[in-house]
Amino acid sequence: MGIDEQVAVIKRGAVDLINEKELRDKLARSEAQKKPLRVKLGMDPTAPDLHLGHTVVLQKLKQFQELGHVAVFLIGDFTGMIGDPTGRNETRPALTRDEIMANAETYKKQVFKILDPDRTEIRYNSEWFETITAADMIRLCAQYTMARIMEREDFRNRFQNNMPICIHEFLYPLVQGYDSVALEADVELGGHDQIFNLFVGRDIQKAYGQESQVLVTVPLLEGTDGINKMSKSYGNYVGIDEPPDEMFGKLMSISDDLMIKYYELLSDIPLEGLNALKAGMANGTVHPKQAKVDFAKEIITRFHGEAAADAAHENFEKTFRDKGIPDIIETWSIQSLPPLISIPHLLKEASMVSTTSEGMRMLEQGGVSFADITGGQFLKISAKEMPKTELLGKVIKVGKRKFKKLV
RNA sequence: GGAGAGGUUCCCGAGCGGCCAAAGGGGGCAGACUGUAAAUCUGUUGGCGAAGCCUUCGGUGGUUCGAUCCCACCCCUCUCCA
Repeated sequence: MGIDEQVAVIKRGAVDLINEKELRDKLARSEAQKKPLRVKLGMDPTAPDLHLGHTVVLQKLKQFQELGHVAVFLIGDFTGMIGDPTGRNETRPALTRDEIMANAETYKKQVFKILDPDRTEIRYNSEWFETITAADMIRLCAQYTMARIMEREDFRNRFQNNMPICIHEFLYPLVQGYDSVALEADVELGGHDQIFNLFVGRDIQKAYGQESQVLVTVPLLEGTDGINKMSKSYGNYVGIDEPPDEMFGKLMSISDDLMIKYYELLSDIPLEGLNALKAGMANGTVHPKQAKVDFAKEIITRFHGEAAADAAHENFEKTFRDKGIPDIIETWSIQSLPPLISIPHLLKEASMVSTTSEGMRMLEQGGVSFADITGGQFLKISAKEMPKTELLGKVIKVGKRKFKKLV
């Protein structure tokens, strides 16, 4: 593929490209020497599950692979012990070695749902940091100044707000930068919030006598709450390993505005299709719910296949639109319980709520109901206790989405 | 090392001897409305076989009939000085 075309692919959907001329030079040289570019993407194995937010940048990496370059997927098992303070107003808790290794394994499995394994080099930054000496570390620190580190927004904010910052947190960008040296990265990818760390990488490479990497960042995907960036710690994520029904439910509960953003960042539909969709919603010919259904199915198809996507859709409509009973429900035996069953206790036993107090609240607020397995409407339960005979064989529901069949 | 400010429930933040399981906001959960939309409104938000009882306000001791609140020591954070 020609250089202009490659650059066009790389720029699509990207926020930053630092900078285009260097990228063109690297691409030209790569082609002349028949040597693919090394494209680095680093992730800290902090949360073991990848979610749609991660897939934005992974798709970008995949595009590089498709252009014939080498994806270098770096698992930050060493940096995980520091914890990236990006965008945080507090120090991250350090992970233990065991947690990191377990998470790293899960990462590997999941990234290959997107990346081509044959063109991916998986590396760990403990490879070089485990053997580094204190003197080496000091040399690394000598390459950067406090003033420049403090340019970073989150450090500056914390400093100005009299919040604690630990010294090791300053090390994070330097260490990440040194990864680029060790990997001889030509390009580094990241979310837009990583831009500071990525820039440090350029400087560190120069300091160690290498050519600076080109930076490409992608937009941050907002979580399902539409406020914070998608992240496991905010609980606003859609994991790529989640069951189809879960994915469907989560994607359907996002706002229409957010759906448009998701389309832009995650969907594979061509640009014209997206524009037609927006126009359709504006003039009323496309119902937003239908657009959302299509989107949810596209994403679920990507990770679970088309049949699973169709099934999830059908189940969703049955459960929520028709207020019916989902296809698959777990059963819970109440055989050993006394004839008169305390509802809050039952809910706790069946782990539909976490405490009996919560069960009590659910009951008081009208969040508990039951129905015949054969169908029919759900009836609210208001009594604290119910006879076993009345509950046997029924489906009990807590809130909107928790169901159990009592046998 | 010296001087000062502070550590409260998931988060922020009030309380400063009994009326405190602790105001207010955020977030969460539930209900209404809907497209399980979003927004909005209402309720709720330590635990308990729930009357009442038990455990919480950085830690440990102490004063008191009684302590989140007073005292002592300790730990941690921030500010200024050196």
